[in-house]
Amino acid sequence: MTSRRPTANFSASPHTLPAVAPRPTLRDVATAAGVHPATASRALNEATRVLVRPATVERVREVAAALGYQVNPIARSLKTSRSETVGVLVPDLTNPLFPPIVRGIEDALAEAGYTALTANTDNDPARTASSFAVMQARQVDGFIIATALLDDPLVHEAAQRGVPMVLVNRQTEHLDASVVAGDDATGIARTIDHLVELGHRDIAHVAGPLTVSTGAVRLRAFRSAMQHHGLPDDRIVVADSYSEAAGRTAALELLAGQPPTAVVAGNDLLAIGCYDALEESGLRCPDDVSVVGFNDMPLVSRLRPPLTSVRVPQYELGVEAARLLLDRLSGRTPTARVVLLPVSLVVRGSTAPPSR
Amino acid sequence: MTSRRPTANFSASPHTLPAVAPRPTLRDVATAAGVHPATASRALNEATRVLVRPATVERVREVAAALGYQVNPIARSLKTSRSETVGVLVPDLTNPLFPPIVRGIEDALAEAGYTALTANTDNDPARTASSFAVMQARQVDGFIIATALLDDPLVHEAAQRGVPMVLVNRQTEHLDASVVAGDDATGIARTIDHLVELGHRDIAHVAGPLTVSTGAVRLRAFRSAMQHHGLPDDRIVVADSYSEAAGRTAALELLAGQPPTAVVAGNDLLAIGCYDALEESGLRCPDDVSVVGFNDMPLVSRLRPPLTSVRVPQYELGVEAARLLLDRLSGRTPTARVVLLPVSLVVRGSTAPPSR
DNA sequence: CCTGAGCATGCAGTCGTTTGCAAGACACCG
DNA sequence: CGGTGTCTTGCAAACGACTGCATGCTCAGG
Repeated sequence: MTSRRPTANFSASPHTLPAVAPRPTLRDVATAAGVHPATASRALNEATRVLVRPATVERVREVAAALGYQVNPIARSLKTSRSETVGVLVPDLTNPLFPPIVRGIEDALAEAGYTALTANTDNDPARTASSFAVMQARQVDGFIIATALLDDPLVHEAAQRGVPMVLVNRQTEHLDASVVAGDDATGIARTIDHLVELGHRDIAHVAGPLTVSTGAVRLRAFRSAMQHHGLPDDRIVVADSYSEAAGRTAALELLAGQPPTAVVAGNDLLAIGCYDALEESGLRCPDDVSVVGFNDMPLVSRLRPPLTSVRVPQYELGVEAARLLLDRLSGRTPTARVVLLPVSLVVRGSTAPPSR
Repeated sequence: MTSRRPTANFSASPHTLPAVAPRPTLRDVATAAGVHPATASRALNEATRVLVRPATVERVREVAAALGYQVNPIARSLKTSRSETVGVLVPDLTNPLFPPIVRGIEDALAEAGYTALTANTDNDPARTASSFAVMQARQVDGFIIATALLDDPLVHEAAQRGVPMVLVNRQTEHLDASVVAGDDATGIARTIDHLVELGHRDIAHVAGPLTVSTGAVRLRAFRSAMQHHGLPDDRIVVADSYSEAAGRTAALELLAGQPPTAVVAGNDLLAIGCYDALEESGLRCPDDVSVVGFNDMPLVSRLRPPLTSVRVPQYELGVEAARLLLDRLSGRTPTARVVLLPVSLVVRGSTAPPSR
């Protein structure tokens, strides 16, 4: 019986170190254990283990351990056309909102033996589509999407094709897919409560882009909370992206007329833009105008003044999204669910009673 | 000729939509183009294209495009035992230092058709080892490691086994592997120059942990820069992690005696810890004590006071690391290189002339 | 006209697993 | 004692692409 392994690699690079032992294959394990590869496969596989005699299972497992056998996920994927891998689409990892979410996703996936493939889309539909395609080619078992637009053809099409999928943070309308997000409406309501309690009546909203759900949902929540308090709900400017620059521009527009006594920003970056605009307009926060952010990003507690913001449990958002997807992949709970995680208002130095 | 495809999936879920067209395989393309799969493979593959008649190449490519054929990377990997995937090990994605690096890596990899697999190790050797193993099992072609310890057995062993690998941000001693990092020594030297120019002579250093190269390198650079200016180089406290809490603790120790007029922190988080310690000690920055950070993380420009810090081109660090690895994988430049990217001191409000 | 070179393509095995099918072993029952 | 199960295991065919080798063709040179 001759070795079935070519030794050509020796001649290929004669000066390499002690000939890396090629990782053992299932066949090696089977041979060493004196069984057929098929039996070894069944013995090593949780689901099929019952098919083989316990004593044999034991023997195979021991041999596998001794040889340091690890299944080759590539070969398995080829056969099963599953990859234990999921695609994660985020707008931009560099935006402080997303790292905790991604981290949560990766931790939860790893626990189940899954791996995440991450791509940044920069909110560009073309990049999104191409990343999506690449990931599908790589046989990902499903997607976690943090880039969804309110009306997102890609997401709709994928959902219709039955691609397993969970949306996180942002939703898409009229979609039969699971979503995990913060309870934005309640967050905004608490914010308004807080401001009204301080005595504010003239409250404005710098909304995020209305093409994504967070922008639209928070805007709607702002309106209804204001109405609930019997206050005017029409002091609104929509920023065209979630960035400091867009926040500054929007806030300047707001401050052109009679400044409000408080501004509720669509997220923390917009809030920081408001800080800039206030400073440029010679107004002080919170003395002249209170500002509230959303997301409670790292370091916002250390701004001047420390930013009052709505804390969203980002890490948990990621964990929950991953769990939902895993459930879906394992066949349990095939039905779509919407999970809203509780948020909380963190009051800091950027909100104070109005001076007027 | 009958279809070789089972139609069992219909019965499996009779209510699903229009039967997802299974993605075409190389065999489909070959049949449609009237050639053998082998020929189709050669026609579609850059390297082997020369082996087939131009007219045939053209025909195959057209058919492939028409059918929307995409190679199945899994099958290819199985055969070639390459995966066009690289493993990326970072301590914690949640630390603002890393997202830009990871982003740079992913962008540069994507350009070459490669994909990144990211794992967070929390600086835990056990987690690091296990992530490393999982990634190897997934046949990654190489690693980009941002978690290296100064003396890192795992890294050493991998290097010895010939695993393609690039270290980023942190180095390991006595290692024959490529490294991409910021030019920390120069960054520290510029910092000291700046402080000395302002009139400081009593300058302390809150060093990062000496188990990682950034801690050790910056400490050494601090010493030599101080000596260069003929100043005492022994006001040093070592923090035991790169965190705000560790920075605070270290700084409090420093302030227990006669406070220095300036503190050079090992990174921005440590600098923020210094802010805390100063405040607790009733000292003001920069009036009583100047503080300098390192890395120039997002938002440090908006702290109170805005932090003077050394800007490190993190995104470029990632890009360069990815390029180096790709070069290595493609067989070019198999020799290890150390690339130090230039850094720059960004002077803000946390540094001022000493009051004493 | 024959031969050999050179090009273009086909053939078939292989990468490492999984899995439907079948066969052998054994026990049990009528 | 033969038939019918139940267990356990082996056989072999996939999954989709790559690749060494063989084959057939064309064409030039002698």
